[in-house]
Amino acid sequence: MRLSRYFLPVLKNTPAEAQIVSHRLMLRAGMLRQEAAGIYAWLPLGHRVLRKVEQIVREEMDRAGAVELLMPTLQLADLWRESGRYDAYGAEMLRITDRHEREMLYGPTNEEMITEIFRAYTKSYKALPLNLYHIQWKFRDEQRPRFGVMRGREFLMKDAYSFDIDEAEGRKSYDRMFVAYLRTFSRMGLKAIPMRAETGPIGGDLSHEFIVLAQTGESAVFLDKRYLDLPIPGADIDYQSDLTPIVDEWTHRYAATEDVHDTARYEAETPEYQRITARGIEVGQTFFFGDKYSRAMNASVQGPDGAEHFPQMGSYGVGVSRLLGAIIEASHDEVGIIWPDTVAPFGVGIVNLRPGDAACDSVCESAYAALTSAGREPLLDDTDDRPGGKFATMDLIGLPWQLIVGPRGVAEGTVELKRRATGERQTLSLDAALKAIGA
RNA sequence: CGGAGUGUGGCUCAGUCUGGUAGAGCACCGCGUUCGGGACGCGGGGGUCGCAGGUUCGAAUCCUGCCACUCCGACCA
Repeated sequence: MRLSRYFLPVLKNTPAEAQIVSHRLMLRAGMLRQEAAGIYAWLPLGHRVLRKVEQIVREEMDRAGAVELLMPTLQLADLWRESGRYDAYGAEMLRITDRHEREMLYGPTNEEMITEIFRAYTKSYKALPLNLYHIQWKFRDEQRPRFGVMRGREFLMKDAYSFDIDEAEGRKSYDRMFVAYLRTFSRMGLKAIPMRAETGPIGGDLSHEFIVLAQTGESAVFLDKRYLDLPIPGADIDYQSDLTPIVDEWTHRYAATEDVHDTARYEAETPEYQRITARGIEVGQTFFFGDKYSRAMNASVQGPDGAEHFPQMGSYGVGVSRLLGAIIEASHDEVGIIWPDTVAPFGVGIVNLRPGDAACDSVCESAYAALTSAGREPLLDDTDDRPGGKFATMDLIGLPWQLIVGPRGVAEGTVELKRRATGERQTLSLDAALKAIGA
């Protein structure tokens, strides 16, 4: 992409409404535009990152055996009356009436609809286990939206729903999602720790919130420091194998949010020098809730014994749009964002310090072509801004690499390569620089 | 939902107390000089001062009502 043809409205001033660093940086970097309280337009740069985060979530869900579909944002109220949640949900649900006076709602979640789809087609235990997911916009009419995309009213969420014949099988489905979440967040450069959460109606310990430690997090958390250094399962993990050792490793020590915090237990289980009290951002959560919805909505399958069984269900959410805020909270400095390579909107920024200078233009075009064909997604700054402004923009939007092309270096056959994360710069030949970036 | 604020050009803000021709910086357009970490000169475009009523010879400014947004708290399957 050429910056002169792109749409990147960066701001020098920080908009007054932004209180936390991720919100400020997203506005300043031209990623986001607020249209109403808690409702945002995703500008091109923000949209690119959103898509990359979404794709990582999708790949890890697919790897774990979940199957993607797409449900609508609007749902019929009658569906929610089947589970009893239409009246129970309260003011957070955005209710709409269509031209025929039918009551509808903008979905805050999809347990009812997925159960309706499941029961329409699935009659046999042989179809289980089944895990269906989608990545779709949700709306929850928060009383007080804040912190940009961290707590918006409209937000992009991945929600998966598992169906199993019995509780033991349901536990295996839960564990697959648990491991998939470890991998998902790790790939985005985040340390997300699963923490004990309020359990569903079935009790037990089958609910976890995955929390990224950050000073601006909304909840206080208490955990054993040793969680921070645990290994993440590799891409070759066998989801058909017994995953309980991994889940046990990630759950046997203390980690809890303040809602369920038990000081006595914390101090008994965790040596003082291993305790961390911090704040955290919830980026995902897993629930196992048994037959709550399958029974209420009469979604049964016939088992090997010939009897009708209500499938054991779980639901698994990831706040896709919130993740952008969490990533920035975890990875920025005083001048801008520092994107992890895996989610960066562009792989490298090429800075032409003297557009119109034949030699500079030529080197930039060569680099642009080579990086494009290598799939490194370059963003070429071919504008006539001042050099200082170009550097500031590149640092603000946080691309992993900057390739700086100026008349001084070009005369000597060199360019400058800068790594955003470390600030390290080296002067190299163009070929050596391209090789270092991976082109 | 309780409490507290703020609405003036794309952004940050002054002007409101004490009514009298709407301002600054940044951004934007033109010309020129510049050019390796947010340049400079000259010229220029852009605002029903959140909305509606009221008071007044005259309202961004005073009064009433409404709306939007922000912050603190409560809430957050």
